[in-house]
Amino acid sequence: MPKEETFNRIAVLQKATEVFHKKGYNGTSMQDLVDATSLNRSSIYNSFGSKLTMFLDVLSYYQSTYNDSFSKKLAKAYNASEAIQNIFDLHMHEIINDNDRKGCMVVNCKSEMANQEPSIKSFMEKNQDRAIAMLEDIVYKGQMEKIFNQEQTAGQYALYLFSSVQGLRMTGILNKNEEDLKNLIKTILKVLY
Amino acid sequence: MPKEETFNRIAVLQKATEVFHKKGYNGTSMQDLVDATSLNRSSIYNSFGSKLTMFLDVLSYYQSTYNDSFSKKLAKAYNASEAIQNIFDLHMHEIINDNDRKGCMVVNCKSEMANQEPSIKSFMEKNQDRAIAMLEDIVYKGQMEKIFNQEQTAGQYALYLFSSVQGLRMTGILNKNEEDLKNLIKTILKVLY
DNA sequence: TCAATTATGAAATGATCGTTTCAAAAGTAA
DNA sequence: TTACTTTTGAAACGATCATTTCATAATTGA
Repeated sequence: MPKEETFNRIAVLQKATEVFHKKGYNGTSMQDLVDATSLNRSSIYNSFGSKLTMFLDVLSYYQSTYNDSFSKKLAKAYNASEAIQNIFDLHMHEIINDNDRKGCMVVNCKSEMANQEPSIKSFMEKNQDRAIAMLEDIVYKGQMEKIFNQEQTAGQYALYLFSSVQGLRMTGILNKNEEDLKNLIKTILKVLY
Repeated sequence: MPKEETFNRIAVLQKATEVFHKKGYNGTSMQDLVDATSLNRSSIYNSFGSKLTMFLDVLSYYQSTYNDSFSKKLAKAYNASEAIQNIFDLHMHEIINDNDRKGCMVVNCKSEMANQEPSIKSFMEKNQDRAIAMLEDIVYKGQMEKIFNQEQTAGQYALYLFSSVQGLRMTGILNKNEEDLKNLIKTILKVLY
């Protein structure tokens, strides 16, 4: 039987995520990753394949931590209205605590690579499908409960909310005023009622 | 008196814009720019300073072409409602015709560099100020004409619209369905009425 | 203890990075 | 034409890029 990895894979992914998030894919060098993870070059290649495949691992890891946060937030919601509000509160929290103005890594990556790298494009399409399905589900429930209006279909509102979150994250890169952002979210959500 | 530049500066900026827009700043090499512009390396450095300063020139050029389009669109508008609609139509047109899925270069650049490069951060702050001032002006007029409601201030709606445009451009990278996008814009603008 | 297998460390790979150098070419004003 | 100034072309700069190589260390099951 072989020798096993001595490093903590999750800890390494966290460190790598920090670097990729801060500098972007093209702005991050293998040396940056070696420095951040304290792993040897050959260990990185041996365990993660290449810079791109490691980045895809990082993206999935980043996404999964988001999904966990979402699940917790949604579990706490009593109705569709709270569920949507909780999602935006979570993004708001991310923006306020993002002192480096890095923005959302998924949004950044879509902007940087979706038109260049097929594997990233595919990731982003799946990400959009999942996000919109989740939003559509919540909106639909809200419409059934008569909390949200039915001027548009749940699917149409889901795309609107998906688009709004991306806008919010882009806006949050340079605008950290909590009151402005709260009001922005309030305006975004008003159309649902 | 010195010898003058033999190349067409605007044509060179256009070519450079294409490359930077497609590949992003970090994804673009000096060799890419040499190939695209058919200029010699030394001519580029002599006339544009460095990769970064050339990129800033490109950004300004890209922005100015947008401003020209905006001016034309706004001049044709009979009222605030049409003015806002025209702005979104212009972005819609950009999205539909963006076959390479490059997105908006200003949005991409903000995502890639605003947290890394002070000169870019400054550019983006000014860009936001100008965009919001323009939007606020239109919304305010619309409110005075009783076309838009006054549930929020013109400034608040301006930030909302600014954020929505960024979201629209991010969404438009992967979603080119014209009907979906038209509906998205309709939903975005509904809150104003 | 002994093979078998894999992770690891250090160095090197060729390619490409942004930038510089400098002589030659070219345009201008006198 | 002459003197001056700047652009241009080609080559080279050192640094860094992502990746590979390979000997060594480490860990396993037997």
